Amino acid sequence: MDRKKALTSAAVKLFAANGFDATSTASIAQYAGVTEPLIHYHFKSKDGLFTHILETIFALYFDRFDALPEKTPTEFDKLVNLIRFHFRFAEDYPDETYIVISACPAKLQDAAHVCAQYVANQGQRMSRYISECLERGIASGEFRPVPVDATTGLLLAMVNGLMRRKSLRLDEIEGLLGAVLDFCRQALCA
Amino acid sequence: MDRKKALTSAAVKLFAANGFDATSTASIAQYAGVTEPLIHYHFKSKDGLFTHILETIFALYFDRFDALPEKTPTEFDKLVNLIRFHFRFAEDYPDETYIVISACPAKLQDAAHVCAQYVANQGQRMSRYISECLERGIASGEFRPVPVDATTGLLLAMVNGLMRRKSLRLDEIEGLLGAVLDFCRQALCA
Amino acid sequence: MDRKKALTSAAVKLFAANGFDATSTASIAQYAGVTEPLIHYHFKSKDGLFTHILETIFALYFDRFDALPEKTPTEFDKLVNLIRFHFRFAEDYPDETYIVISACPAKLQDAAHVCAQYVANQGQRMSRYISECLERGIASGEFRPVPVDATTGLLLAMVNGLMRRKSLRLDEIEGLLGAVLDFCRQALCA
Amino acid sequence: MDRKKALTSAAVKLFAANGFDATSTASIAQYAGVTEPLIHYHFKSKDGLFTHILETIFALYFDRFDALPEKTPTEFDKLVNLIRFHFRFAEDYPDETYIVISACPAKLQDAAHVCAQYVANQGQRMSRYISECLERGIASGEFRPVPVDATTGLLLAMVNGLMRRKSLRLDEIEGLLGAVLDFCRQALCA
DNA sequence: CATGAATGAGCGTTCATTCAT
DNA sequence: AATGAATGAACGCTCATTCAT
Repeated sequence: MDRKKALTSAAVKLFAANGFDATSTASIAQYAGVTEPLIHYHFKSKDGLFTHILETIFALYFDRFDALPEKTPTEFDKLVNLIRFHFRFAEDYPDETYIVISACPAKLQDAAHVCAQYVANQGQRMSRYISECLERGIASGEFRPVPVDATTGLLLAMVNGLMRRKSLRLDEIEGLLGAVLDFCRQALCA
Repeated sequence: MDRKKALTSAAVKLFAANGFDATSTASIAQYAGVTEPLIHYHFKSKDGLFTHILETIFALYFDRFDALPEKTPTEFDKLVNLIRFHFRFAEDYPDETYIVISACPAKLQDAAHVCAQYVANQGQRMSRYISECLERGIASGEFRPVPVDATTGLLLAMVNGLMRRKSLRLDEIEGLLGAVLDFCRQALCA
Repeated sequence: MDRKKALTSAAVKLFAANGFDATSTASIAQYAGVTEPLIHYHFKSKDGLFTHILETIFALYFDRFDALPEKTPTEFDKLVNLIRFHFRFAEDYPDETYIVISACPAKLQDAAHVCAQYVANQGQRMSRYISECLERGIASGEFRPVPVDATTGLLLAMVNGLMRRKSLRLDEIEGLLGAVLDFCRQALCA
Repeated sequence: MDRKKALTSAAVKLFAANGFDATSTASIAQYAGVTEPLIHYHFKSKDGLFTHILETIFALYFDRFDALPEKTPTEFDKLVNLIRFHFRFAEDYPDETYIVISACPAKLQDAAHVCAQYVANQGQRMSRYISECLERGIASGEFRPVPVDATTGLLLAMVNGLMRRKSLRLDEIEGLLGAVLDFCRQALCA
């Protein structure tokens, strides 16, 4: 069991650093201090290992997503929670985040692949979360009457772009988060 | 000469679709309708071809960047120009844009590689452009007194995140651009 | 383990016949009745296989060299032992001998390569052995006062030249060895 | 015409340094400062260039061989002439000598190849020259009654071995030649 | 649970060579 | 006389994967 974990965490490191295709199973095994066939014993294939990693990441991600409070004083607070959650997630799992966002263009191309489905899924959930916030906020007069779809897209892109940044220093993160929330409040709140 | 162009445009298509590592020289040659060794005749190596493509893209990119008007009525107009420029660029060169942003994680890891240098360079120019805007805007009272560094980072991330989206429909783009500009105006202008 | 041996002996045959550069790894594998990647599994590279062969040969060679008796009735007997040793070695390992002497000019060019170092090493040991014989023989009056360095060089060249001859018939060898020893005795002994 | 000569002399240098197989036509062309197809224009193929070089070398070689004086005071003088001639040849054409002796094991394997034929030819001429010397010398009482075939073989090997040595300093050569002649005189003369 | 040995498929690259110009 | 463009064939090598142990 120890070995299995060693393999996944080695794979996470290397996939994040070099991408899926430029990471050989041999290098993963070596990094984990085990032999190559063990990958196939535990995960059936390189792709299986990748899928396993993605499943783990997204399980964590959706767990946290589900844990976001349903009721908040204002709609803007809901957005704050969402953004904060993504900042934290990228802080806690930088490699995993980078894998999800950048590591495997070829697998995202194939819509049938689990990888693509997870990513699509995540995009949809975020979109829904954001657009529902906006709609309610606009209806209640909390937000200015911004165009919902486009603003949703822009917020999604912003969060995505922010998560791609690797290796921020902790103090920068706090400043950045504050600036982002302030920026959005000014932009949105009536 | 025709063949050389066929090779680069085939490579652009395939690199954008599958990433550098998952694209074989054989597939590039086949797509271009020529034989594999021609790649090495014209570009020395697969890496040479990639570098050539990047050089071409960035030459185009920086040409347009340099063409942005220095003087504008307001600082916010400067920001509008920058954002518009990036939207247009991603519209005109979607594959090239995607390559720059996503196609080769392994090459970005190696700081010495031309690819990494170009990307770093581009990031620096944008950062400088944005932060100078903000500073002047704040000084003149045009902008609220936002924290310059963090806001620069957030705007950069936003533009980056927006450029990564592939295959937007044209009508969406217009709406998105409008929403983005409006969003930023509200957030920044005093 | 069997397969590894099959590979080395196939390589020895083919390197001796055609030289290093004109021998493809595919032909070695085919000759050994295995697949090509096995070469890389066992020896890392074609060069690694070559080096492995050289190491084996020279281990054998120096073992026999070290086994030459230190004390002999006369200094000429020491020379006899040396020449006889080389004849026997070339008889027992004709392919290996030919490889060492002729198979890889490019590798001998690069002084840093193990191959070049082994060859240089062997030359030095023989030179020392011969010149010490000559010095002692001359001092004791057993040999005529020949110039030591030049005579060492000529004996070395002679032995080398003799070892390069491939496919001598056995009866020729005996006659040749006798003639060589007689020739040298007449030339050297006072 | 100038270009043709540049090609041959470049080829001689590179063939001598790295052997036939490890020398690419591209490197020859580059070294000569011309383009690759010129090799095929002038020599039809890489093999043709090699053959052309060998023909040139052997033409020179046999010219000098033929110029050796038929009549000499003693038979030993004839041997002296032969050995001296080979020393001089190796001095004057070190690269060419090395090519003939060492550069192309694969081509010597194929008995039908011009290369193998030239080498065989040269061996036969030398053998005949030496053995006739020995026979006449023995008959006349100038030489001891050595076994002709074996002694011929040993002298041939010695000369061959001596010619293989690259980069001797000039003063060494003189000493070596003297030692060789003295050695042979003592060994042979009654 | 874990590995050493082995492989088929495919990789990027180099080769000598051809041919239109 | 000489070359730029192009290629078929072969190169050494790496890949993910399998299988007996």
